[in-house]
Amino acid sequence: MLLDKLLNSDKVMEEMYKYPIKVVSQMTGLSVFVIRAWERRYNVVTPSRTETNRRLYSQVDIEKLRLLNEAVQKGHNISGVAKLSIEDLHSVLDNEKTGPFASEDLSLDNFSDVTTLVNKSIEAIKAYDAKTLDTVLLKASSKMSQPQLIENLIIPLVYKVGDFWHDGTIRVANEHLASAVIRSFLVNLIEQHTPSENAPIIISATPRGQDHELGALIAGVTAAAVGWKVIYLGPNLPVEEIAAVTENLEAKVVALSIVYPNDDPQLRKDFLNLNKMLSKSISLIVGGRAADGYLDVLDEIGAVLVKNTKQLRAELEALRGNKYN
Amino acid sequence: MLLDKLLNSDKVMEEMYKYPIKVVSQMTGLSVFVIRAWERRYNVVTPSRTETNRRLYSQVDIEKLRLLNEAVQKGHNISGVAKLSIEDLHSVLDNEKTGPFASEDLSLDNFSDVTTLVNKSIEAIKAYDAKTLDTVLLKASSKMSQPQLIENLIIPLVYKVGDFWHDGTIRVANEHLASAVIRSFLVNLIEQHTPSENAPIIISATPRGQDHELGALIAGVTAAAVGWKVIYLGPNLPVEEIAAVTENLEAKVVALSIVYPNDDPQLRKDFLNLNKMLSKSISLIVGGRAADGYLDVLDEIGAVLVKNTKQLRAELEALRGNKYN
DNA sequence: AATGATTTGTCTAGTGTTTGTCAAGCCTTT
DNA sequence: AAAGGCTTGACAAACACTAGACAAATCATT
Repeated sequence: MLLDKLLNSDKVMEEMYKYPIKVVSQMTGLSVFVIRAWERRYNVVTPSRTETNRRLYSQVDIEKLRLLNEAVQKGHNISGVAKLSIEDLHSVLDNEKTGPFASEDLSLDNFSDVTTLVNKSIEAIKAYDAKTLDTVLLKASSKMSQPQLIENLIIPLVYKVGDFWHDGTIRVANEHLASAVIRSFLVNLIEQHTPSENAPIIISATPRGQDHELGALIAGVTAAAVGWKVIYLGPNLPVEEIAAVTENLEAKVVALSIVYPNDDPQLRKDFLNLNKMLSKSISLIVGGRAADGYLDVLDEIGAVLVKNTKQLRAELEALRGNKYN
Repeated sequence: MLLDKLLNSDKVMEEMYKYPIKVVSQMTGLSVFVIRAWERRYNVVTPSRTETNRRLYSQVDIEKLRLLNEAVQKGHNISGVAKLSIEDLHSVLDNEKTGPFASEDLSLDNFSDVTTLVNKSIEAIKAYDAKTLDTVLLKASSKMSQPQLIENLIIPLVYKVGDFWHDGTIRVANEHLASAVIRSFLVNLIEQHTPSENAPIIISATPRGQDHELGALIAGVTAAAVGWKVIYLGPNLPVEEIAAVTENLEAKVVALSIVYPNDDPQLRKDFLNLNKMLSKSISLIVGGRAADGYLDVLDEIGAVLVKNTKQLRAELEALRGNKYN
């Protein structure tokens, strides 16, 4: 079952959705003119094309454009940074934040594949070695694109920790430590993004009774990566609160993660309540292991159930498109 | 060691990215006019050029400019320090740090900032602006010492958020968001420390029923700052788990934070249980708002109650001293 | 203490480069 | 038919470059 998930998420990457230029413009905050100019003058990306010659950008292209934009905002000239790889861009931008030479130690290490990274992480967790775990995650984040990081490392890791926890291979304490580190890492990931001025807002949280926040965090990271402005509210939040914030900030989407009890009657009520409190124009997206259990209610209130981050990305994409076309 | 890195990174990367003058200006705090003037008059650096004659600065150049600026800020005149090498500059500046100017420098920053920083943080929290909150904390952490950061910013901030939460000035959602960011920030702080090989180990957590983990995190940061190796296990952990980890890693100290109910009979039992499970040589330190409520039990099991981080630091110093002298 | 010389950050003028923006003309999608 | 994507070519604003100027501050000498 675990293996299944790993393989699955691999396939997902191959057939990844590609984005038209307008969407990329909104996601990166760059105008379509600039995107085309950068391609023409510096070949910063080489998007594939449709049969009718329209540009189609991959997640990686978008990631690069985003980073380039960030670099340019910071004062670099595009002609200078254009030829840098994604990793180089990361280290250049990191340098700015933490001073020079901070990322030096990281570059030396091996070009390990994903399974090795997961195993290294598990080892660190077993040894209560938070620092190493954090380092592994950080290294990984500079070596792969964000969707890859989430799909191939974070999610498998979380599942593996969950499985080991259930079958007693690791202790509750290990799981807690891992959660603390991963949580902190994901919060950082979300905050590293600088959404463009007119980016739509998404609220991410788990409702009352739901203590597992990793799902909500992953949703947050995913949304941030495709250009949304993410307000992450953490776990165990009364729906009244969620509704209030949503209205207050005029958010377009509320994303909730449901992990454990798949038959909580209180949660059923909460969903209905939330629906009443939210304006019609606001979309509710629900994900997580136990979300299936509430399918009837979710249907009733017109919420969308997503099974993985790819679906979430697609859903966000659709919502954004509708608003602007 | 820094020199090592400088030379290394220069040699290894023949074709490293170089920074344009605008970015260098931002990174060093020098105006572009000054940067050019210093080059023209004293040849402080000799940046390479593009084909069109624009300056390109290496990391080394930037480091030198930064140090020169620091020296000038401290009262040296540029004509005097211009010809110094990076190593010379370091030793000059190191002398100053322990000298008369050090304290003045610190107090200057602190003065103006602390209350402003707390207020800025509160504003960000009210606006659900996690990113700004994080930025404020990060900037603060680079401008003051860690004890100061904890005592003067983090703790007041946490209390203020708590107060505002109680009196309804902010929403539960604000509090959650603030917790998520502060938590993540503190976890990072802990992990930034590299304890020495033979550093004594401290376990930090909150026992079952205690959901507020900030106290435990603050304890962790404090311990890490005074050289302990911190294993942070997060909130709501059964005492059996805590005991198991402690024995497993041969930790010297267990630190627990108790925040809310000050009369939980289950927690009383847990304390007694924990005491039974731990070897005599292991010290138990308890802190937090509600710790007072369990004074009798804590006395009975020989636990130490600390009221603030200063006491915690003192306690840790004492314990460490005993073990090594 | 006054005077003159030096130091140093800031700025202007004139020139060349970089870069975001756009128009024209054509094609595709809806 | 309207909207939007494609390419090519053009343009103006922003920016970096040099050389030289200027004024405030600092230092040295009478």
